[in-house]
Amino acid sequence: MDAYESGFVSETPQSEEDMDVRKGPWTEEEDFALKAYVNTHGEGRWNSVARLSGLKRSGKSCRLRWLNYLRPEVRRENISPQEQLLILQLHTRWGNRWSKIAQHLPGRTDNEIKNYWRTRVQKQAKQLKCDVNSKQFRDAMRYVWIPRLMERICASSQSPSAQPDTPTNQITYETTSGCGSVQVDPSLLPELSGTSADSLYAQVSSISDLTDCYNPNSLQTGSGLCSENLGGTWNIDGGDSMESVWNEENIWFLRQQLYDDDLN
DNA sequence: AAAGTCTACAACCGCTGCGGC
DNA sequence: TGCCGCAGCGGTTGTAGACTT
Repeated sequence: MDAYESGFVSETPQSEEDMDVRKGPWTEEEDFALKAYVNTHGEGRWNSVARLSGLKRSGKSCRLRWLNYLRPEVRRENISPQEQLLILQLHTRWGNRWSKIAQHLPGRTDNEIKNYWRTRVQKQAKQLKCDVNSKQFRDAMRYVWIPRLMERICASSQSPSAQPDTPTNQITYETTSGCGSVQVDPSLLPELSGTSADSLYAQVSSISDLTDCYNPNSLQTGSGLCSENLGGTWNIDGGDSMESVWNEENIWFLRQQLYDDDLN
């Protein structure tokens, strides 16, 4: 019987209390007890929560369970293309600072974003046989994935006129589907470097069927990709539901916050 | 239908920073 | 100033369910 099945782990206990610390999946009863306690006493002082609520869990475990699962604000839906785009943008800016990224995605937890990155984004890097932090992969993200996401966002909205005014530091991306345009952070657009575009083209082409739709010479306008042919290799999944919460206006608001953050 | 493999996600662990003493 | 406890963060692991063979 393993630790999860038993619910207890018998690592050399340091004290009487340690012998009682429960691990593994939370039960409904535990969730209920934790919710009740937090609703009455509020968040914080997690070690006290663990002690006073009667839960045989560590303070850390209580905190994690509350923040990642029980909090009423936590959203359980799939990550939308808008959110995916934001995650990619924010990760380009901040790297693996998941909590900082999560601050800009209401209802999403750092754990969820981290999991998304590891399971979906790193999977793509693996398929490209390059490191997720490599220039090749970053370029692939810029040239292939982000344009593809923008196509999807655009296709789902189909209302370019509904977008707020373009901030001066944004660039209009004309989509290939002819459905209008999407604004994008210029730092994420191709660097107009023929060399990197060419090498990326070679690499992506070697593992996928992008040849017909990828034109490096068109990268300057961001219109060199034919998104229809990308699905086979670039799985922009997890966003089948288009939540109204993530409308264009909210995306713009969050982006504006990012620029403010950079200034501070 | 069963076995094997893959994927998504919940949860744990170790480390770091911060505040109080 | 150093120590201690706590909260928070990011990396990693384990497991259940989905999918494939």
